[in-house]
Amino acid sequence: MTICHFSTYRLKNSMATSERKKRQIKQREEMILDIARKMLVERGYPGMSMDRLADATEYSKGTIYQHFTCKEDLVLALSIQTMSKREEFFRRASTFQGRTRERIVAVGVAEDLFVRIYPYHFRSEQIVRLTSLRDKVTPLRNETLDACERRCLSTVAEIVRTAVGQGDVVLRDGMTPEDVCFGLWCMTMGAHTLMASEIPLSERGVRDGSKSLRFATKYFLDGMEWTPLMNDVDFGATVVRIREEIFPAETQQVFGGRVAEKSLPSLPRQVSSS
Amino acid sequence: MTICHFSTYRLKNSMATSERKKRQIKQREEMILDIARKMLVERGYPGMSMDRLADATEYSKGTIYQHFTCKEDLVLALSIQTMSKREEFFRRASTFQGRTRERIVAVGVAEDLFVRIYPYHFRSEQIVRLTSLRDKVTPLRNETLDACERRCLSTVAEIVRTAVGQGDVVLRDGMTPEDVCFGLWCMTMGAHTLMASEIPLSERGVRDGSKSLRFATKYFLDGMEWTPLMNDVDFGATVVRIREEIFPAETQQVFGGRVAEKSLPSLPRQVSSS
DNA sequence: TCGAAAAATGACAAATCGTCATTTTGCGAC
DNA sequence: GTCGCAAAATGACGATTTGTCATTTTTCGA
Repeated sequence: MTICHFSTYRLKNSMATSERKKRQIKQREEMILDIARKMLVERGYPGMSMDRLADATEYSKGTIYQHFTCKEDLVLALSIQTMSKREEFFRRASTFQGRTRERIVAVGVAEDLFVRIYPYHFRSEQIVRLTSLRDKVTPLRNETLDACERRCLSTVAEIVRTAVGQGDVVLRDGMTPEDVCFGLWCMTMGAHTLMASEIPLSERGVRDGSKSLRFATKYFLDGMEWTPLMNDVDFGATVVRIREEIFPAETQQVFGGRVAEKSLPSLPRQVSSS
Repeated sequence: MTICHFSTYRLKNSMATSERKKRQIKQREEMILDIARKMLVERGYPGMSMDRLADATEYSKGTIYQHFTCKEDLVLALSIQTMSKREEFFRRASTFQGRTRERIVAVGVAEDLFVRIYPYHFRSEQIVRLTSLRDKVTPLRNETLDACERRCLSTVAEIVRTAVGQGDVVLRDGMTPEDVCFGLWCMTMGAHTLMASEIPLSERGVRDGSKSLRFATKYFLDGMEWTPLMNDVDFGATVVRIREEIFPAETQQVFGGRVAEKSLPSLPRQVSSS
C-alpha cells in the first residue's frame, strides 16, 4: 500500500511537473513567435534568419528547431496565430443584427480592421501561399491552418446561403455560394497584395485602396442584385454602425474613435532589407 | 588624310564588331533567360540557383553576373519579358470593335489567355512584388517594368474614360477611372494568387476559378451599371467573338480550337522543390 | 605573329539552413 | 547534500547559396 501511495504520488507529481513543463514550453514558443513576427515585419522574410532569431530570443538555434521543423514551419505558425484571430473577427462580424447584405459588409469591415491590426499577417500569408512547403511542414500545423481558413470561408458562405434562403439574392449563371465567396476573397486578397506592394498605389492613381476595395465589393454585390442594393441605403452609416456595435475596441485601437473617418492612413510598408 | 581615312575605317570597323558583340551579348542574355525561366517554373524560386543556371547555360557564374546584378535582377528581367507580352495582349484587346463594355471584357479575355500561355509569369510577378529589391536591381530594368505596368493600366483606364465620355457608365461615389481599374486588377490578381495556391480551389468549393473570375468581373461592372449590362446581351458569345477576332492563334494554342469550351483545364502547378 | 584590351572563369568569402554529438540542467532517490 | 539519469540546450559543423575578384583565356587590330 505504502509503495502504491508513493507510486501514485510520484506519478501525480511527475505529471504535475510535466504539465508545468508543457506550459513553459508553450510560453516559450509564443515568445519566439512574437520576436520572429517582429523580425519578419521589420526585416522581411530573408532578413529573419534563424541565427538572428536565436540571438534575439537568447535561445540556441537547436532549441528553436525543437519547436519548428524548419523556417517555413515557423512562418506557418505565425500565420495560424493571426488566421485564428481573423476567424474570430469574421465570426463576430457575422453576428451583426441586420439584413444579410449588411452582414456581408460586416465581414468586410472585419477584414479591414484585421489587416490594420495585424499588418504582418498578410505578408506571411503570401509567403506561405508562394513557397511550396506542404511536405516540409508539421502536418498538424498544416491542417490547423487549413481548417482555420475553411472556417473563415464557411462563415461567409453561410451568410450567402441564408441570403439565398431569404430571397435577398438569387444565384445565377450556375454560381454556388462558394463562388460568391471566391469573388469576395479575390478582391480582398488582390487589394491587399497591391496595397502591400512597393509601388505606392497613389502612383497608379488610386488614392485610398481600402475605400476602393469597399466600393468594388459594393458594386460586385449590387451586380448580383443582392438586396438591399447599397444605393438604396446609407452605406457609410452601416459601416459606422458595424464598427460601433461589433468592433468598438478594435475601431478605437485603429482609428482612435474617429469611426466615420473616410481617408484612412495607408498600411505600413516593409523596411528595406539589410 | 590617309591617316584620317584609316582612322575612319578603323572606327567603322570597330563599331561594326562592337555592334555584332552587342547582338551576341543580347542573344546570350535571352538564352540565359529562357533557361532560367524553365528552371524557375520547374524547380521554384529557391531551386533556380545561380550555380545550376551557370551549369545549364554552360557559362560561368561570373559571366551571368555580367548580365544581371543579382538573382532578383534576373527575375525582374523575366518579368519584363512577359509583362511586355501582356501589354501587347491588352493593346490588341482594346482594339476590339464593339461597345466599351465589350472592350473591357476583351481585356479580361486577354489576361486569361496571357496567364495560360505564360503560367510562370504570375509566380515571378508575385516574387518581385513580395521581395523588396528596389535598391538591388538595375534601375533601368526597374523603370522598364514600371512603365510596362503603367501602360497596361492606362490601356484599361482609357477604355473607362471612353465609356464615361460615351455615357456607357457613370462614375459614382467619387470613383476615378483608375479606381475602376484597381477593382478589376484586384480581382484578377487575387484570383490568380488563389488559383496558383497549393490548396486546390476545388477543395474550397470552387470548380473553375477562371469562370468564377469572369462572373465576378461581370457582376462588378453590372453593379456599376456599365451598359450594356451582361444580362441583356449574350456574354458567352462576346467572349467567343473576342477570341476568334483578336486572339485566334493564342486561342488555338491554348484551347486547340475549342473556342467555346466552358470547363477549362486548370493552370499547371509548381513542381515541389528538391 | 604580337600585344593589349575585353571577356570568361571558378576559387573564395560570407551568410544561411538544418543537424547532431556534446554539455548542461532538472529532478527524484537516498 | 549529493548521486545519477533522462531530458533539454548548445553551438560547431556540413551543405548550399549568393555574389566577388584575381587570374586566365580569347578576341582582334596592327
